[in-house]
Amino acid sequence: MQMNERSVAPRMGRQPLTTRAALSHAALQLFLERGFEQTTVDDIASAAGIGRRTLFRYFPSKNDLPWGDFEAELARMRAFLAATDATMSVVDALAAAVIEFNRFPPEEVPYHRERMNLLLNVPALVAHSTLRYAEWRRVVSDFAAGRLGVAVDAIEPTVIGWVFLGASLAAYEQWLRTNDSDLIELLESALVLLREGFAPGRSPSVEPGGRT
Amino acid sequence: MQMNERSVAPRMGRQPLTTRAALSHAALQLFLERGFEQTTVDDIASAAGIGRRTLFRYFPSKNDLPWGDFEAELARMRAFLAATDATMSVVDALAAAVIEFNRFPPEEVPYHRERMNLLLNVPALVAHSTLRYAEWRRVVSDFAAGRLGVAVDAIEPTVIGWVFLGASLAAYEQWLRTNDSDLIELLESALVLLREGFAPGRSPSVEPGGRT
DNA sequence: CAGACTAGTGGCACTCAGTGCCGAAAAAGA
DNA sequence: TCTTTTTCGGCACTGAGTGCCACTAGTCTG
Repeated sequence: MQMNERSVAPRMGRQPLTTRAALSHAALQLFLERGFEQTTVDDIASAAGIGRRTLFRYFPSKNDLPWGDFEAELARMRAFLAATDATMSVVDALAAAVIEFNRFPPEEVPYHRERMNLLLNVPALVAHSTLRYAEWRRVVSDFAAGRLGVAVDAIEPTVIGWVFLGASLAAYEQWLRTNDSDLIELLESALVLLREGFAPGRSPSVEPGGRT
Repeated sequence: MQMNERSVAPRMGRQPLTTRAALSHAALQLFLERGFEQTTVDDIASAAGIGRRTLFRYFPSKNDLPWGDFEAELARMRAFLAATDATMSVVDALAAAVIEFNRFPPEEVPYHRERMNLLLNVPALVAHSTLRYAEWRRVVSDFAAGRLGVAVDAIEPTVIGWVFLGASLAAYEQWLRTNDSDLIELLESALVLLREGFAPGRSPSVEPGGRT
């Protein structure tokens, strides 16, 4: 077989000049320096040493650049969910997956933070993010539907998708607002609110006058 | 005082040629006929008999046209919430407000349905909607924070905002998928899932193998 | 090695959304 | 009539995104 020798250039045709990751990184750099709106696609392309036309072959829009390879992240999450114990409750499994999905090596945390700061604050990116979140919700509701034995478009999987997304984003917003908080802890407390906070009489935190 | 005589033209300067409502309606008409992407802003402007430049004074973007006067809707909801009995639980009050917010006179239902069909299916509109939803969530979390006596940016009001939005949109998605369903009923069942479905051991619907 | 084949590149021209500028139009008031 | 106020809309410009197409840099075959 000796494929190793060809691993550098295993296929025909011209080699790509760059990668999605490199472009995403270069773009993020510029967005942080000058701001998202102040950076044109031309700026990014020339910073990365490629043509503007080429950039649009790597990413369908300027808005997609900060997301990098989100599809791969989703695949990771899907795999994690598929591997959970089938006797685990759907909510437990999803809670574990959400935590896992958002765990990053410590050295990447500051980078991730700046990225999420852009995604959750720049209006154009906030808007565009919805499309990515829809794919994320799809992973969640596909899993829920499978485990519950109902159709994906039934109301339970749909609500579950929305509600887990909501809890995750609430935790992210909280994380970005504070300086030294731990994302995982915030996710856990948001998920606790989901599981216990909305049942009447279970938690005083959502009763009038209540406190945490 | 006799302001009545001037009610037709109570202020100085040239009279507006049209209204936000009329433009929103004209645009929606075209979007339904040819599709959102296939309709240019020029098309809408000339259909409404105004200049393109003028249209952008009524609406900040093409994406805003289908929303009409959403700010007024939000004000209605805020007023409803403010008028709720202070002894009512936050979740009860919000559930009632969500139902009220989405009640429409029967003759407007088909129109509302087509409008929501666009908003929830055209990618550009789906993305843009996020910004409107953020304002909606703000109304919810402002109310929750006030009643709970916590800061608006605490985690509980944030999660509550997200989760009620999620439940509402799940109901909408369900409504649009089926032909003869009742939006209010769907909202109610989504809210039931919120309140009872996520507490362990309370509902079999989110346990493995469970059904509805 | 020449030519065929394949895949990535990027220039050019175009469409369309959105904006700044500014003069014209339409109303009210003195 | 002249001034003030407000809306209108043309013009020109920026910037994202797309279709087209020739070019480049590789591999493969004879």
